[in-house]
Amino acid sequence: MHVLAAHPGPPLALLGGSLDHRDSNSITRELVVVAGRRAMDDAVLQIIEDAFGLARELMADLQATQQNDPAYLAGRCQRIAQAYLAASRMLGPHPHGADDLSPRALPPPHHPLGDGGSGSSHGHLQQLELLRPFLGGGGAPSSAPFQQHLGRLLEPSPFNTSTTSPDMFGAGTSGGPVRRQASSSRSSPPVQPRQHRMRRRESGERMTMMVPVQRTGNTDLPPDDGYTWRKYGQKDILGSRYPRSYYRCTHKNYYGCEAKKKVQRLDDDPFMYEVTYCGNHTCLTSTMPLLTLPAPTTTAVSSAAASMLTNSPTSSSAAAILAGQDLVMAPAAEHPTPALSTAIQLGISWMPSTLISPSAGEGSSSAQMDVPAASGTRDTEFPVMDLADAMFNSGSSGGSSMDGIFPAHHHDQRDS
DNA sequence: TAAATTTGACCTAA
DNA sequence: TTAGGTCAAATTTA
Repeated sequence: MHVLAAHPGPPLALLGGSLDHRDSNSITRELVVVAGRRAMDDAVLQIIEDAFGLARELMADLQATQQNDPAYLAGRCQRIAQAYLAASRMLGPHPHGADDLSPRALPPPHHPLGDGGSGSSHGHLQQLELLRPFLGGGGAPSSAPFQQHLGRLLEPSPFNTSTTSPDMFGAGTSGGPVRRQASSSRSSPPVQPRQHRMRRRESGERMTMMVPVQRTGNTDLPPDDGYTWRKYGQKDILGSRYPRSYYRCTHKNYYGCEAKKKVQRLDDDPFMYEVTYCGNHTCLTSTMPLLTLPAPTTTAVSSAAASMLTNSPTSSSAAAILAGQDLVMAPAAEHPTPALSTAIQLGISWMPSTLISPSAGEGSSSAQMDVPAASGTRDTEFPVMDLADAMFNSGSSGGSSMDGIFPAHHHDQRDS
């Protein structure tokens, strides 16, 4: 069984081979101290470039040697991921110093298969369903042009991306209005009796993810998860510096989609969001078949890894996830069956190590997820490649795309 | 005008 | 009793 876990960090081979014995954080610290703030961008660029080089190196090795030992591949991938991670940490809005560059306090490792340890493929599918937004966005999850990302990476400055809406928690919402300044002269609404009230604290499945902030210019954005969300509330949480935002699926009114999510910045790590998904999207089940996959070869796996790591580190939520986590792929020895025996397993394996399911101890553990039947018509030759590709092509979640999916109705009745 | 966000009030589980 | 979750009017934006 594949296990992703936070880990203290094994020796790394960053920035070429000369620094193998040091971890990414010490490297980062050194870079900050030596180069100074003014040279920060150069340092980060250098790290990214080196990570990119490592990825290319891996890809070349894979093609040349047909190396397919999972442990070996995991190690290589991990080094690359750590390099990106180092860059990611340096890109925080205000890295005050070494403390900020220390490893993040990650949630305790959580077995992605939840409680009971059943490890059934059903559990995998449930996890995949919850994470689908991060794997492929709301649209067709695959066939995204890898070369496009490569080209993007090679653009002059990956940090000069255009500034988009500054709405902090607008991830996945469709081009909504920009966050306002201090609220205008809104008079307090008259108090009216409510007709009917919701029952709260749903006991349904939940999935909490730690998602790193995406930086766009000077703006921090949570990653676009591919769905369209509508914010319906914000709440100050006791003991938290940052408010929690509440979103529901934009298409709740069309299809009764009950998907919701809560987004909150972490107190101790403002560069991470805790995103809690509640319920699953029923609005997309007919258009988003899950992968039905044959057992991939490790070559396919390797290609996927290479593909993932060759794509732009700054261009997607998946990259953000990658950059924000300590990725650990359990060595093959832990797996009685071939480590990467199914694409589903692979998908889980590439998910963030911080994926946690707080209700696991209660036995619910997202057991109620309704996973749509897979169509089985998707590309099956390189399914893992598709998965990786999808991760790096987390679709833009513009409302227009959703409208394309749901063109029929266009009246947003408020919830009653 | 439609659709989204903001935000104070309300409801309810703990 | 209270903190968290939701409602819905007001407001903003495209």
